[in-house]
Amino acid sequence: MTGPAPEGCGSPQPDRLRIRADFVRAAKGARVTARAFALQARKRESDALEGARVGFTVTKKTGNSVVRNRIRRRLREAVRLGKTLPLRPDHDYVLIARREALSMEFRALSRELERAIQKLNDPKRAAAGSRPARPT
RNA sequence: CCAGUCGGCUGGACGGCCGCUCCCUUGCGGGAGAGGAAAGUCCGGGCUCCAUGGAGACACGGCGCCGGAUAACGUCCGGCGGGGGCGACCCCAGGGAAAGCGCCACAGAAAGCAAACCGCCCGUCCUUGGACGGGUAAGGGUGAAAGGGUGCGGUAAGAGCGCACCGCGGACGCGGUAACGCGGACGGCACGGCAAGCCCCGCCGGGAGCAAAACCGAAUAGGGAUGACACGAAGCCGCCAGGAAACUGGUUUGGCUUCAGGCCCGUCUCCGGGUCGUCGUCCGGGUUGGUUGCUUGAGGCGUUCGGUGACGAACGUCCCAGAGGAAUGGCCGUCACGCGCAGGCUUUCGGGCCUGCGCCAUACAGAACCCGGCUUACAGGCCGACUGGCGAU
Repeated sequence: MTGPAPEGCGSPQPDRLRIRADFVRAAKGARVTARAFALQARKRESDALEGARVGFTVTKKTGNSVVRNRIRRRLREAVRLGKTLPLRPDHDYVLIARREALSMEFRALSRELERAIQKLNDPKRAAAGSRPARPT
């Protein structure tokens, strides 16, 4: 049971997703692709937590460990700095990196992330059975 | 100055805003935070668990000139031998071929035990061609390799048959801890090569790894105790079912093996240990997850001493990442360096300098229990020692 949503919509920093089972579950949710990444999102059932959670996946295909680390850090920073991102507090998000996330300009990366989340929030796309409307 | 050999170091700096992990603190706040290879996971150890009861033999694997260093090594240091380079220096699968087996392709008459294809010489026959018998191994030819080489003597032709020098073997002597080096009586020459084919000799070695291992602990299966029942049982394969997996259950649906014992602990011997039916009840179990292991160590730095050196000793001083879908960063500014383009100046034609603009995780690359090595990757920069040229004094 979630408490009252924090006032002012200044969303708190999302938690990291760390457990394999969470990643597997999120993979069954809705999916949107961009040039630098693919984004998956799924509403959590039986929710004892509050606040959105975000995980990152960088596969070995994208490069060696130096490249993978850098990509993950850039994506993480884009999430952290994007305070106005319309993340839903009862959802889990997973960002799957692509190679372009390494060389793309950071501002463009942030824009892509915002657009991808908006797309997921669009009620027409919300096929996963989550009620889209959120007050404020 | 040019060319080269060897060794070592470095591999962005400063600042601003916003963050991450760990530690200290009641709190404000403060401190620390990737590499020389963190890489490949190729060797050697520490540590953990299992096995280890013992002993020996066998098997298997690794190493292989000598001496030293080291916790240890396949690493390092100093020598020796062989090969390459004008030289500094570099390279080496470098024990044993009279313990034994095996192999030596092609070519060649012949490839390891002595033989003879073309030849050469002598004798006999005969139509000067040639045939047969014998001697011989200098010459030709083949080959990676053909029973020493060159010269003289010698001879029917020849041959270590004889001699000289060289090569080879070599009792013994001297030097060296040793590998080995120097000398060498004597031997008329025999003992070809391959051990990276098997092998022999010497030395070393139990297995698996932090996803080790310990603790806390949802569900499923297993486990222990006890009671009842049963006496052919056990193991392997296959099939079916459950589980995310590890694994578990069923099998009169089938096949195979073993025997009153079977199977496992590398094999064998003596010997030891573990394990092996169904159902009920009770105890209890430990996978996902969490905590520990987790960073003070063959530790770093400095000085002195010993040693040719690898390295060792003493003293002083410091605490230096601990993540776990994995922190150590993101963005921006200035500068240095580099690269590209354009323009200008200069040149001993290799290049050098200046200005402007652009690019720039600056190269290779990211700790994952910890050490010692090896190997591989690496833009650019710096330092030292030495060698060979050319020039100047």
